[in-house]
Amino acid sequence: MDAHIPFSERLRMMQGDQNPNNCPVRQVMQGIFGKWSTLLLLALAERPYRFGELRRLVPDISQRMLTQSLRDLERDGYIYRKVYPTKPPSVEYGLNDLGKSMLVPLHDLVIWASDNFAAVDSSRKIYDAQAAD
Amino acid sequence: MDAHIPFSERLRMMQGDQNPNNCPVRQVMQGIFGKWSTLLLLALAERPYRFGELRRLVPDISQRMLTQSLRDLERDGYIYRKVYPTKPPSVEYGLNDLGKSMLVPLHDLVIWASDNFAAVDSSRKIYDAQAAD
DNA sequence: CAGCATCCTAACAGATACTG
DNA sequence: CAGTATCTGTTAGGATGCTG
Repeated sequence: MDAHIPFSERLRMMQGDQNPNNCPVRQVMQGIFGKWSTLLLLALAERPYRFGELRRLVPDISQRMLTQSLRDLERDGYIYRKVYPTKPPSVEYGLNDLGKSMLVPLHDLVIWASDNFAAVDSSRKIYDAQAAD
Repeated sequence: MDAHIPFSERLRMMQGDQNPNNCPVRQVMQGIFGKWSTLLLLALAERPYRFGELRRLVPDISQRMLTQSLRDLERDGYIYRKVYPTKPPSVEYGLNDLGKSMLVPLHDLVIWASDNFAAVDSSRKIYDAQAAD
């Protein structure tokens, strides 16, 4: 809750104790930063969706990756999975409280990205042009 | 600047126009979410560091990945690279204004992660235990 | 000191076909 | 409808040796 821990302290926390790979903060960040995770969380922020609806919302995701990404998000506790035993079956995905709370800072980062992508893009172009010399 | 664009609108912005892979917001997010990027940005948030210092700060990064990650962050405009023509040479890395501004929302997300990793970890354990049935 | 080049492995991710 | 299974290609990442 204390936002005023200095960066160096946060960094030390991210190193883990003995094995840095065991650092829990890094592991959480990895889960959020997957290729599709952010996109799916944003979609579910609006309302729960069914599997097929999510496929249509994110047309360039493969069925395999959609299943796997949803499983991972469910495993981390960000979303729930609710099966309706109809025929044919329908499955609904939606945000848990943990997911809703995480989405607050994540959304701020997305806002930053959409406000600043032009600066990043122009920086890349300049860098690449100089590298071509 | 407007933080009140609905999620669905943000989502549509993240789809890109024709080719979703070209979506600039996604590309910015990918750059921030690399395995080492966040760690390095947090380190540089405190003060500029030299190459060897960064290696010691993040002991589990390989030389190859440190070089590559720093290049990527430089290319995106988050950090600068300043070479001092001494013998032997020394190279200093530090945050640009763009990096400093990006670090504000990124830091909030790191704070969330360090406040909530216990909940994520316990969710994973429960999920894995049920999957073992 | 701060790297680059090379080789190699493992994780990530797409395409396709099939199922309760 | 909502998946699973399998195969394959691509990229991320580590280990090692060498250099201005």
